[in-house]
Amino acid sequence: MELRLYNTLTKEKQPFRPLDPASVRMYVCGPTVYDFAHIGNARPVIVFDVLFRLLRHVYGADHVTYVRNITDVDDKINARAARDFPDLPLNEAIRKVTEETEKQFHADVDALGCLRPSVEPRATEHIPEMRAIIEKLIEGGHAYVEQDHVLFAVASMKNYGRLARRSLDEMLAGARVDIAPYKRDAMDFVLWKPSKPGEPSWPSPGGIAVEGRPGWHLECSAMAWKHLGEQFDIHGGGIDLVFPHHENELAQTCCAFHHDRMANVWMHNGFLQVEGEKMSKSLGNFVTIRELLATTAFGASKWHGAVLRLAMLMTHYRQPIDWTAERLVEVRKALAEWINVAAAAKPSATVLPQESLEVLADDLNTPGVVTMLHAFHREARSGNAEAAAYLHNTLRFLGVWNGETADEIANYGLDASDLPSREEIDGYIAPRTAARAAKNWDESDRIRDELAAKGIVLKDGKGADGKPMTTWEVAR
RNA sequence: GGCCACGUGGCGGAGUGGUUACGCAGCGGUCUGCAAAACCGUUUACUCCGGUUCAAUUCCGGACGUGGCCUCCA
Repeated sequence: MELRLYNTLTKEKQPFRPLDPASVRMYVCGPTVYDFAHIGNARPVIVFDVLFRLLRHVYGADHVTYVRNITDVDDKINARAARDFPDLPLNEAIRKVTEETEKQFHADVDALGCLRPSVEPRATEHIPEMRAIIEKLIEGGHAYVEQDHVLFAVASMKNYGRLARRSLDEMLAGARVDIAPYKRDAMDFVLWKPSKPGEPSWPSPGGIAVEGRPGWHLECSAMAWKHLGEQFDIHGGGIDLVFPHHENELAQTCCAFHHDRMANVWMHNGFLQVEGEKMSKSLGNFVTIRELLATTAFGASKWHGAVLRLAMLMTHYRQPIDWTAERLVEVRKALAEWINVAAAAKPSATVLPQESLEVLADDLNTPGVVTMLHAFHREARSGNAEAAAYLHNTLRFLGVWNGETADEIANYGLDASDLPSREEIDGYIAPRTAARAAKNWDESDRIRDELAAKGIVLKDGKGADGKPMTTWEVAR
């Protein structure tokens, strides 16, 4: 089995060869904690969680380090804090915003079945590393101080733009931004900037007298360095981050440490649309993870985290995905059926069946694995115990099943107080079975209709003993 | 305006230079008192226009469409 991953840097799928198989290292850009995560934010979290699981499976859980940062210093955070807590001192307001947002983020991604990364470093805890990188860059002639800012000089780097595959000329031709007066070159970007009064601030590098704060891209270079070293294996994130964020991270790290590479493989997940349109607050289709889990705002239903996770994995991570209620309904139905069969199966001794592993190892072909699940399910239903075990293990491995019952998935979010209890339903079924035995169809149908009015659908079948047996499910 | 990605049947969604993936829905059937469920079977496709080729949905070029980046947005 060979793991193959698509690399944005080379634009091709290539065999994955870790720098050190005993210590496989992955960095994924995490949230800037200023607002609840939306469903688009969930995509990289889920996708790279699957990759994390796969790497642990292949190289051993103790030999994989997954770092996903929390960016807790940022202009947007400052703005949100000032807006939401105008009466508090800014730094206190910021702490409230970042703490609350981080807590909600963890609750959200836990519900989506994601493992916690090995390390979740915070930007504000890595200011010394950031300053150290800046000093190295200045020393190496890759950065300069101007008007209390430190800027990265893109002209000092030969390959600048190679990740995004655009030349400096192209970028300049397309630039529509006013060039700040402290920049030598239009494409130079901020490593450090002075803080306004009241804003978070730290002693500045580069001999700057006033206190300041880091520019955007620097925190990831600092945290990756601290926790993964100067070079590591995989760097992931959303495709929108390719430029400028990852390009600039790469530039900072490579120039500071004098390497040709920061990460060997750069992976980017595709974007998400909602009901065929781009997600935006003005269109009113902006949907957070929390809303999907806990409210009926989307698709008139609450959605179990496992359903959201599977709905995400149904599309290959590099493809665009259209997030629709129809998709969620389909996934909910399939997952509940799979769990029904998988729960009755004895798990296989192999953690991940070879068939599933091979598909997954081909650049994380999760839709291919979904096809395997359909096949396992079909074969399991016709009595194949091995297929049932494979279904069980693959669902578990993907993290789309964490021991819930099929009912918990299918009926998630329904208000139990609006539905008859199990005992109550049994109280209807028993007399109906008697009526059916007496061929009293009018009475039998009346009871069925009465339950239907209460949201319960009856299904008549035969039990293992060949006698009539009635089961039921909640109508949705 | 510059750069980039994507465009598969009603929907979702892989894949491949030549042998109708798969799932949902639909349709037909079996079963059932009826219905539902279950089971069996089954229709519909590769945006358009050129080129390469014995052969293209698959490779190349162009058009159109959608989306992304160039504006600290996954």
